Amino acid sequence: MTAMKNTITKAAIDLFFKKGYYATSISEIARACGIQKASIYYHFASKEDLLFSIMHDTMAALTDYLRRNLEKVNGIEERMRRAVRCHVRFHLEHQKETFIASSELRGLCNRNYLQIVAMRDEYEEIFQELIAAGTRQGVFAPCDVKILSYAILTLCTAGAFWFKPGGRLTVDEIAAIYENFIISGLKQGRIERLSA
Amino acid sequence: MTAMKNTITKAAIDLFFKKGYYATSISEIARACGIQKASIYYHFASKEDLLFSIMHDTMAALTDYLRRNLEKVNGIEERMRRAVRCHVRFHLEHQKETFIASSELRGLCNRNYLQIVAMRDEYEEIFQELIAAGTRQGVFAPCDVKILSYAILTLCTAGAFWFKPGGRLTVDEIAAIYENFIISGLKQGRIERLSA
DNA sequence: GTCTATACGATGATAGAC
DNA sequence: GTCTATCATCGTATAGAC
Repeated sequence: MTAMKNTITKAAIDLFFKKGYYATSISEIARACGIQKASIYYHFASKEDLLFSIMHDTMAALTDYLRRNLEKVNGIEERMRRAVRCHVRFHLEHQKETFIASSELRGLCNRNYLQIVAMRDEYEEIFQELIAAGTRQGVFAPCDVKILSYAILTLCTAGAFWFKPGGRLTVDEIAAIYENFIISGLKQGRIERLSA
Repeated sequence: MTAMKNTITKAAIDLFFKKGYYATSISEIARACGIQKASIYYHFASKEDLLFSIMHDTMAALTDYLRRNLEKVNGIEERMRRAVRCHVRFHLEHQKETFIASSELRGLCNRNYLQIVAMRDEYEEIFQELIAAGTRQGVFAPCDVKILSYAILTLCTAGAFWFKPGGRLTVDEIAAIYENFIISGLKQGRIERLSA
């Protein structure tokens, strides 16, 4: 990625996050980069191409982050705890990108939409497999895997909507709260331990 | 509300839900009503006025629904269970309106934005008081009231994003799943009973 | 790679007849 | 209350010079 392409992407992330995709114009992005709006089209084929690029890279980085973190963790409860922590951390540490990725899907044409949704489904399946395995092993209570995976993911994703960096709680404190809340919900009484 | 004003509102709800506020044009709404776009402006001062009207009425109905349902319920756990059930039911049964109310806040000017946010805060406070009371009574585990109230509300609100009427699960089944999940998360081990 | 200039369409909103 | 006609503006995107 060239320096200017990177500058444009960063400016677009800031503006899409602050004003929304539709409300942000190409000329605003250009102004934020100190170039003319026509110059954007040298780097991106269209405004939607720019949005798609942001979403695609974010989803790829998110899935990669989770996969790498789960590699060496054993035991279903520890794996789920780690997964929740990763999900929350990534969403709060990349608040703008993840906010865009989860709220601007309607800005995509069908072809691009399907590709991002496929990446999201692939990510969600990691959580669904964790829930299913935990249920089989009796660590988690029997449940509707799909509904609970949506619940867990949207719960943590929502953090990216209200989180204010430098606020009352740190990312790790919020992650810990969610982690305990979710594990308790999944166990529904099968309590063995709570993390420190 | 006149018949035509009602027709316009319903058409706008359908379109804002399906395509989003920015992507929906006044002429589309007019076409769906079988009138000319200029006629819309006899009933609403502007496109934003139409959006604000939808959001305002939805928030008022939501809060009223919760308040009426809590009136005769005693005991903190039962009150929280009822509150969660109401929240989920209202969001799934008024899926389009609640989706709009929680995703199109950016379409409002500052004045209108503040008014809707104030209504939302008032609604959230009902949940925050329930959590705080439950914690004081030792029914729920000590926790961060604000974070958990956001968690509970966004968790259930998210249902309005993926729910498909006539799908695999009924509204009441989904509400029951959320209810047990949330109560377990709030208790974190203080298990007394699970609802049937 | 970035610029100036412009094509072209769509939008929200208003004026005034009926 | 609804219509036709129109305004003013702004949007994305392209052409072609440098």
